[in-house]
Amino acid sequence: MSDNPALHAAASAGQPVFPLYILDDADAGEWAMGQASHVWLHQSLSALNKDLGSRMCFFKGRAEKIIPKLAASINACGVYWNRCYEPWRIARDTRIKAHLKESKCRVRTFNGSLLFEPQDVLKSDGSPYKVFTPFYRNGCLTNAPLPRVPLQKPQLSDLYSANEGCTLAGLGLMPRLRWSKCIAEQWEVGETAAQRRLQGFLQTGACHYKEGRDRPDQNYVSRLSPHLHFGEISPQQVWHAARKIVVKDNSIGELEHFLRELCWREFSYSLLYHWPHIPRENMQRKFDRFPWREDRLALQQWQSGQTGIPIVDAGMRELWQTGYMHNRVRMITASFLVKNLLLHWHHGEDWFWDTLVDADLANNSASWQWVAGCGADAAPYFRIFNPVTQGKRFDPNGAYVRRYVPEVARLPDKFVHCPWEAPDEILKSAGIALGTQYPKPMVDLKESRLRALAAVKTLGSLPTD
DNA sequence: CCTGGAGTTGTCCTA
DNA sequence: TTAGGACAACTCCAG
Repeated sequence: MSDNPALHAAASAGQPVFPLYILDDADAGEWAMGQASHVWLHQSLSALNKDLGSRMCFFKGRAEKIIPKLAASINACGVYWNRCYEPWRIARDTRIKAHLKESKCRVRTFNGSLLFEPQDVLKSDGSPYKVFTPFYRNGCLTNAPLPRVPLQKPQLSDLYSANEGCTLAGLGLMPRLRWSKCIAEQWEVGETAAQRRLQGFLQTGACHYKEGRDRPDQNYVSRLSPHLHFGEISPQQVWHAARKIVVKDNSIGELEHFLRELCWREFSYSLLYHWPHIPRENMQRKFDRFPWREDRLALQQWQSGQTGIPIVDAGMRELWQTGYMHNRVRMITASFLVKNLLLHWHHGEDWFWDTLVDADLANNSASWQWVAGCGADAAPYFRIFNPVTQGKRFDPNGAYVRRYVPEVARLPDKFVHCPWEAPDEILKSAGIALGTQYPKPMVDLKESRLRALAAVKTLGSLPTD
């Protein structure tokens, strides 16, 4: 409710406000919201509705049908919303706008979810950035206007009452799966919870962020991504709260890295806006001939956390159990799928889309392209993560792996990331039977690394776009 | 137009 | 044990 520019403007218009949520995935195609998103959205709407005195109205269906009809039937003098950036939503909202304007209804849209809107961060020749660092340094920090100061929670004394639409339950967002209940229990959802998390992060995690953000075994990341995605907190609120700490404690070093991460989100949105096909098409077209393998079983092993590589399995199980995965581990698991298993990044993208509570088209697409190496400013191809090295470096005591892969929990630190290297008697005393109760590694890491290097070599280096 | 420097996130081998 | 270089060659971007 706070820093929500559309709501703020509606409340300032001097008329009763009719708060509306429409679940509309009609044009989303394969990017209709995933299961984990549904779970979060349900909780989030529930919290918001509570804050609004249970006066929200819910609809399911095509917004471009519902909004004009509703606006006419209640004789609305204005319609307000915060802009979305998914290609089909841009198209839909443009149609709604045109339709409403025809009927003389006032329409105003706002930036409610980005620090910098994609059309505002461009190179001096007017074209969009493809590389993060200049986007960040020159585009965001130097040339773009400063992120606006967050708006206060509006006075909503006069809410319009109408018996329209359906109940929240009527949206059908909570399937009666045990899984969705489990996910819901992991999180506190809603604006208040988001603010609490931000404050908690700024007080504890932020001062160790530079190094701490890479440690899945510790609690140094903000975990704000789902709150940001669903608009429970705005990046402006996060940005200004962090800047305040920077000024107060003179600690630009650690927080600088956090602000950078916020701008990575902006960069993803910019890429999606200017290259709307990135959810499916390689930005570097030469990757269209990449020799991906087809292997359903291998994909299932990856999805279910049964690869035999503890850090990969821990990540995939964390995802399944909590709807979230630590960022460092996202990179490791993604790299493993794409490089070691040579499975198409679309498979990983689809799985993350369905299981992450922070599933976000811009971030998901841009990040998978980056990992796969087909993105705009992709890493050099020879950067292939070794999951064992990564595990030892970023989960040095194996606490993370032990939490999610109890099969290896009793191994000494030295072997917890590579149980297949442990001598038989150590395996035995740790109660592990490799190949039965915990799998042997599904690929040889060294071999599969060489195979990935060879695969990229086949692309040659000539045509890039 | 040309030019030079730089580019999220690494790994492996060698001295 | 640790530090440094190789791993290629490309595109992007600012001046």
